[in-house]
Amino acid sequence: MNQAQRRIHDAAIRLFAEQGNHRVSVSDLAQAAGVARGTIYNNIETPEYLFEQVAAQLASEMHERVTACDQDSDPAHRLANDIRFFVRRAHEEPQWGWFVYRFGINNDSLRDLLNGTPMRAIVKGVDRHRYDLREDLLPGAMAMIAGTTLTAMWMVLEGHQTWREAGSGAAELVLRSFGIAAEEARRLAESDLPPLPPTTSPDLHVVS
Amino acid sequence: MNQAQRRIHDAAIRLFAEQGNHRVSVSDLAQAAGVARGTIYNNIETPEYLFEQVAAQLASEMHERVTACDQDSDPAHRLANDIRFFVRRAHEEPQWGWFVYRFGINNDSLRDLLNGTPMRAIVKGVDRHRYDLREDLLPGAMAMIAGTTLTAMWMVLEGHQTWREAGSGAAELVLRSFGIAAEEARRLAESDLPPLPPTTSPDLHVVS
DNA sequence: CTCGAATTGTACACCCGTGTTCAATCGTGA
DNA sequence: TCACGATTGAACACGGGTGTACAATTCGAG
Repeated sequence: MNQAQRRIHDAAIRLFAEQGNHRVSVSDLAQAAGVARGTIYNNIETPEYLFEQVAAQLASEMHERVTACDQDSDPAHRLANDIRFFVRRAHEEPQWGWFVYRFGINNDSLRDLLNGTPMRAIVKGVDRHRYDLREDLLPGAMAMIAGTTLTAMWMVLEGHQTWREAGSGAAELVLRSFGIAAEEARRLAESDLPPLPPTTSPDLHVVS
Repeated sequence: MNQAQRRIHDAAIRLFAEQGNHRVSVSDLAQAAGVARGTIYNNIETPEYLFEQVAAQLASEMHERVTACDQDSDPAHRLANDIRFFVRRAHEEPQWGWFVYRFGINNDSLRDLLNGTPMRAIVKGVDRHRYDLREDLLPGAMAMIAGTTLTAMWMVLEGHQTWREAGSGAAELVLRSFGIAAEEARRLAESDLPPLPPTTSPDLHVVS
């Protein structure tokens, strides 16, 4: 991925996030990327698939970084951190946050990211009897995490809460719903949050 | 609202829900409504505001019916029912469900619906010390309910769970996160769900 | 410095949706 | 049955986006 492609890519994320629409005119995209219109056609296969590609790449990058950071052996703690990674990043990179927030509901790649990332922490926690959670609640629990994470990101993006409040609050509520005692849930959700490791693949870098 | 307007309105909901896009061409809309293109311009102010109007009307109708059904004096029970009303209706009227699911995140009217409807049940429950919920968790709790409801609707719309499973599961998890004991949460979330009363305003009727 | 590749900006034909017009037709109440 | 209002469907000009082409220019590796 050369520099022009990266600029186009970044501009696409920005436009998608700002106007909340899958469709972006090639002219707008070129202008936002600071590039001539013809360059767009030289550097992307087709504008039609641009959104999917951007979403998939963004999901892949986040997934890699989050899973790279799972040295914590307590699944509950890892689950809390997973949620908070998303919320903190929405604060640090708002256009990233808006993109995930706006399209996380409808896009497959992003939904897989939101569902799949915490999934390990759930099943491992269930295996170890870390949670008080019946088998039949598992699918709903997964969905709840995705929904709670997205809305917590929204609170931050809109400025209604700080990322610490929203992230810790969301994590704490999720843990409590899984049967973790209130005090422990709070402690886990408010612990220091490690930085997300940088991505190893340079193609997946996202400029803020 | 005459018959043509209602047909256009219903067709708009269907198209919006199916293709997940705010923009619908007048030709498509006319065809979906089984009406000539010119008739569209005679019956709506402008296609530009159609989406907002449809969303606002739909939100208003649902809000009215849900709040009309709050004779239950236990806020926790009412909260569980509120969530389940949405999930059940997503099952009964899938195009209604897809519309709310797809746009509930981004549209103000729908977000107000998802946030505002259960809000009373929360604040009243907090006032009565029904929940074990710190003050600072309230904003996140509201957001969590909206997100959990939407994702539970998705589970139903996609056929991954029945509306009973998804609705009761979501309600149970929410109540547990609010400090309701697991057994009681389950009982409240699995109780018989009363039917939604029909809307009083004929303009707000939605054809399935 | 030089050469080749990429980028630039403009031009062009094409398609699609828009918003409007209008005569013909329909249908419903009187 | 009649009359009037609404609906129909075709036509039209217009704007904007698309995809392609191409000469001029810029850029970067050697």
